[in-house]
Amino acid sequence: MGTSTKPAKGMRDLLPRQMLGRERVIETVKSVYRSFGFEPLETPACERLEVLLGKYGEEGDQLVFKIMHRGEKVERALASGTAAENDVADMALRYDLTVPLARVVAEYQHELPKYFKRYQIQPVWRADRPQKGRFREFYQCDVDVVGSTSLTVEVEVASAVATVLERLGFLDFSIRLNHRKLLFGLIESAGIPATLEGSALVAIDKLDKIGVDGVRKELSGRGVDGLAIDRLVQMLALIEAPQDAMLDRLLDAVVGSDAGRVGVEELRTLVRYAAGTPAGRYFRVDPFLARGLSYYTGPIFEVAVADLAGSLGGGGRYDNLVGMFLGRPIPACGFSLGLERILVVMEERGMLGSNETVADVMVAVWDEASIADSIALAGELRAAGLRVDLFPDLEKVGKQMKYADGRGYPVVAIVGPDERAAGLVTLKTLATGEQRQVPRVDAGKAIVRG
RNA sequence: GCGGGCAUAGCUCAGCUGGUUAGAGCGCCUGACUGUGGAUCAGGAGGUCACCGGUUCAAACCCGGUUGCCCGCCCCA
Repeated sequence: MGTSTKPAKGMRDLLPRQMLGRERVIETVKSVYRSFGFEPLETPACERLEVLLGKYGEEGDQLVFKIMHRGEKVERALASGTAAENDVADMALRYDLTVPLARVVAEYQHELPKYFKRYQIQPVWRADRPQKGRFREFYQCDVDVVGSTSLTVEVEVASAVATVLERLGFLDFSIRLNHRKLLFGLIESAGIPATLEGSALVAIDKLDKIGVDGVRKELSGRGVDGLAIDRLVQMLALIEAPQDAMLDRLLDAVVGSDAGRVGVEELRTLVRYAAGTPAGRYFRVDPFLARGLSYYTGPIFEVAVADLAGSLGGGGRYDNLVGMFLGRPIPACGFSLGLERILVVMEERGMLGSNETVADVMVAVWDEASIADSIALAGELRAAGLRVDLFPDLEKVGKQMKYADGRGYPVVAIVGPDERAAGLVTLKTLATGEQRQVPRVDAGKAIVRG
C-alpha cells in the first residue's frame, strides 16, 4: 500500500507498443551481424567486482553498479564501522559487454576459434544520471573480433555497424575515426607529461564544444604548463583540412613520436581499406575524438547523427584488455551500438511504423452454444497461417467489434447460430465496414495475411 | 558529482494579484441503434491539486523540506 509502482530510477518497463519496434531493430541487427560471420554470445548480468574495476578509467569505475555482499558478510563489513564501498560489495552489474567478452576469451581460450567473432545483444547498467537517450539500464549491440591485429577487422566491424544503420533507414550518420596512438603522439609532441595524458585527452575531445579558449582553460586547470598548451593548441589549429591534407599535417605534427607516426599510418591504411565498403562512405577522420574508456589502444570510432548530442555507438581496438586477465596480450577490436539511442532517434524521426497490429483476424464469441466453434475456427485459421486472436468473454458483439478496432485488427470473424446452421463464417473488414459470408472451410483463404 | 525547470482527471493542459461546490479537450462508461466498431446526439463516472510541514480568517496558488520526472554540465551507448 502506497508503494510506488514506477520502475526504478533510470530503468523502464517496455510495453508491447515499444517492444514491437524494439524487436524489429534487434532482428535487423542480428541478421546483419550474422551475415558478417559473427556468432552469438551471452554472459551473466553480474561480474566479480575485480573483473570490472580498473578497466573503464576513473569516471567509469564510479558508475559501476555494485552489489552488496549477502548474509553475514555484509553484517561483518558494516559492523567494522569503517567499511569502504568495496568492502561491502564483491559483485557488480556489467558496465559494458566488452570486458565480459575479454573475461570469456581468457577463460575459454583453448575452446574458441583462432579468430573469435561474436555478437552480443544484452543490457548493461551504469549508475549514471538519466537524461535524454541515457538510462541506467540499456541495451548494447556489440560485435567484436578477437585474435587479429589486422586493420581488416576494424573495417569489418565498422561495415557491420554501417550496414545495420543503413538497413534501419539511417542515411545521414558519420563514423568519426581517430587513433589512440595519434592522440598520444600529439600529446607527447606537445611536451605534456604522460601522467597528464588522460586530462589532455578529455580536453582535446571537447574542442568542438568549448573551442580553443575552452581547451586552454581546461588544460591549465588540470595542471598542464602554458608552453605545452601553446604547442598543443598550435598543432590542433593546423589540423583542420580536407582528409588527405589533414593526415599529412598530422604526420608532420607527430614526427618526433613513434606512436604518433604509427597512428597516422594506420588511419591512412584504414581509409584505404574501407574504400568501397559500407563503412567507407561514412568514415570521417576526426583527430579530436578521444573516447573515455581507458582500454582502447588503436583506432577508435564513434557514430554520430546531427540530432542527438550523444553517439549512437562507439568502439575501437583494445589489444591489452584480454591480457589483463591472461597475462599475455590478445588483440581485439569491436563496435557497440546503443539500442535505446537508435530507438530515440528513430522515434523522433517517425522511422518506426506506428500502428502495427499483432493479429490478422479476431474471432468473436457469440453464445455458450457456439463458443466451441469459435475456438475451433480460431485453430483452423491459425493452421491456415494467420495470426488469430480469440475474444475471451461473452460480451455484446458491439463491444467485441470495438475491442478489435481499438487493437487494430483488420478483420473480425463470427460463427453465430445462423452461420453454424449454414456452415458459414461471417467476415467483417473493419476499415471499410464491408461484411460477407464464406464457407467455413474457405475462411482462411478469404482473409489476407497482414 | 554540479547547475536549472516542472509536478492539477487515464492523457494533454487551463486555473488572474491566495477568496465559496477545481475546469476544458481527448479518452473511458451507459443509452438512442439494427446479430456489429468508427459518425451524430443524450447522459455518466473519474481529482486528499506529488508528499510532509509552515504562514493566513482562508492555500492548487505564498514559504521550507522530501520524493519523482525533465533539461543542461561532467561522462557516455
